[in-house]
Amino acid sequence: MPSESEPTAPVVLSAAQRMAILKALGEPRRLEIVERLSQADHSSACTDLRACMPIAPATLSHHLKELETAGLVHITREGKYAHLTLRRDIWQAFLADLQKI
Amino acid sequence: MPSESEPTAPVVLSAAQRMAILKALGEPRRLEIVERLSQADHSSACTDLRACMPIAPATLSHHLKELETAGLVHITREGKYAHLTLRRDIWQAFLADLQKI
DNA sequence: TAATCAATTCGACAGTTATCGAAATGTCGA
DNA sequence: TCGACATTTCGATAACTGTCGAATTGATTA
Repeated sequence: MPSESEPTAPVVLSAAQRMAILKALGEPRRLEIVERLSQADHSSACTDLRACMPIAPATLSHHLKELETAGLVHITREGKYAHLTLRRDIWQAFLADLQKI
Repeated sequence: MPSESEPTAPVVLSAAQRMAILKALGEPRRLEIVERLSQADHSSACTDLRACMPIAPATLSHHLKELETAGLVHITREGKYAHLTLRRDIWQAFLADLQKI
């Protein structure tokens, strides 16, 4: 039974998911979002991101959905805010996947 | 003076080139081209690629130009054929760049 | 309750891009 | 020289996508 207490579980990506991640990263603002989430040690909200980058709420929401669908970003809705975190296990699996090429 | 006798020269990618590579890889056929070139130990021709994947010559030429522009693929024209090789130094620099995120 | 705020959804638009047929270019062999 | 071949270029089209205003939803606060 998988548990979130294992920080680096052996995640395996499908070819489709790898492609979805590559597509997601191939857009400047989405890459910037991933970079910012990676550098943050706590979860961020949409407002935090919008304070750093000029982007309309609708556009940010669109990009976050893409990143969530690709599996790179985890979104927890709580009250008014969305808690955004980078799924580091997926990110590491993605990097490991690229190395094998 | 840089020389090709150094297999792992310290290549540094600009943010623009990193994005160009990500965009280039975010297309299934281009990723497959990169994978095939990576696995090949000698240079490949367009015909070799077309023997493995169903793609019109014009489409292949288009994708190769994208990969060349991104800096990932080196193309040498010689007679009838194009010699295609993966630029492994750029590829490694790209991977190293992603790790830093 | 009313106003404010965070975030999402909807709809539309503009720009980009993947695709390929047809034609062109250049090369090699018969 | 002539025909076959590898590759590129051109032009057109369909599909995709990034963008954002406006409206909506849901939650907090005054």
